[in-house]
Amino acid sequence: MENMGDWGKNKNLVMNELTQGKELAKQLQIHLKMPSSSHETREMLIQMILTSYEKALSMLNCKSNSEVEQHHVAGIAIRSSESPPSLTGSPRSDDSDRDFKDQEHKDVSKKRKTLPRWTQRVRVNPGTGLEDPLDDGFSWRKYGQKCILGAKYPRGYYRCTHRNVQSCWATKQVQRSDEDPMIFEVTYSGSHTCRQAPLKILPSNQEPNRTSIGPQQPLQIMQQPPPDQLLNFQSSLKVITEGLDTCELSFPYHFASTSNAMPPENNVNQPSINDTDFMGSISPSFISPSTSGTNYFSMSPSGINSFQGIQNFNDRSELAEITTSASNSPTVALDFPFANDPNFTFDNYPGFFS
DNA sequence: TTAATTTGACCGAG
DNA sequence: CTCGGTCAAATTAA
Repeated sequence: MENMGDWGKNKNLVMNELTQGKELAKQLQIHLKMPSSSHETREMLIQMILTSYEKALSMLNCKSNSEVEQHHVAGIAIRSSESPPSLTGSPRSDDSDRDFKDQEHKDVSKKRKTLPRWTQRVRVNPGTGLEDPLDDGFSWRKYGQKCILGAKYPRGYYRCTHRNVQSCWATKQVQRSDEDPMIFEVTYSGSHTCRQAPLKILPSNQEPNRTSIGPQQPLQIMQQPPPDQLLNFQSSLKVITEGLDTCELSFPYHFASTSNAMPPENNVNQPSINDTDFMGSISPSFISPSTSGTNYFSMSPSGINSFQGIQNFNDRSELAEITTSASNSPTVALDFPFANDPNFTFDNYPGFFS
């Protein structure tokens, strides 16, 4: 707080950089739609965007770590104090538990607002007998299903299997599309803070038994992807952001920062939502071992090759396609908490930048 | 047996 | 009030 003056100035600079980055991203978007646009131009725009965000991030990095982390710790502390009763999933019924529960409710709903959300459309090819294409590499546990007004199909609610054990608050909703039942809209929210079993490179004869994730190891992108790989990946993710209507600030920026912005002591056990986790939570959609498919991201080959498992993903395109195409149709609605917040500061969203 | 799913009840937001 | 999201007991699967 005493540093507010410093930080205030810094914030302006950061905002400037981010704004600039945003503009550049817009331009890039335009260029991407223009067949006449040259590769060099695009590359240059990307570079400029990167530079912008790296600057911004280094500014943030100077200042914000401690504060942000405190937010995390506070959030987690509350949670961990209430999770023990439910460790085994056993029902809670006392009045005292009730209090806890209420508290939890408030906390969770508060939390929920700060969780990043994004939607993907996943297409399932008919003929695979695949009803539910949604093995995205993480283990999810269904906790509800609801009929949604105006929707033909019910919406399924899933949370991370490791929620109780590892306080992993990632959730997703799966909604089958009315128009095209082969399309599922998957809305992810929150990041996986759980320690998923490390990505196992499956043997070549590995068969798409994707109906059940089961005890299988979900794949988790490596904890600390090298920076340049992140950058590549970043550019590949760019397309997602085009689905934004109100919000332009999104993943890629985030990714670019991660590797150098992350303090090494930030391990997964300490349930802070951090870049890496965020990575982990979206990446499976790209590299899912089971619902892999044609995708419409502009994956740069180098980026692809940087990630174990993505090659695998590349090879098998028969199951599903991730139709996160964007441009005009906002198939991917990135719904970030700060999307509509003109007063957005990173401090307000500790889970996002760490 | 444990773990996951189903499904009606419950709750908060609007 | 309605609606969407979550809880949790009952049920099913492994």
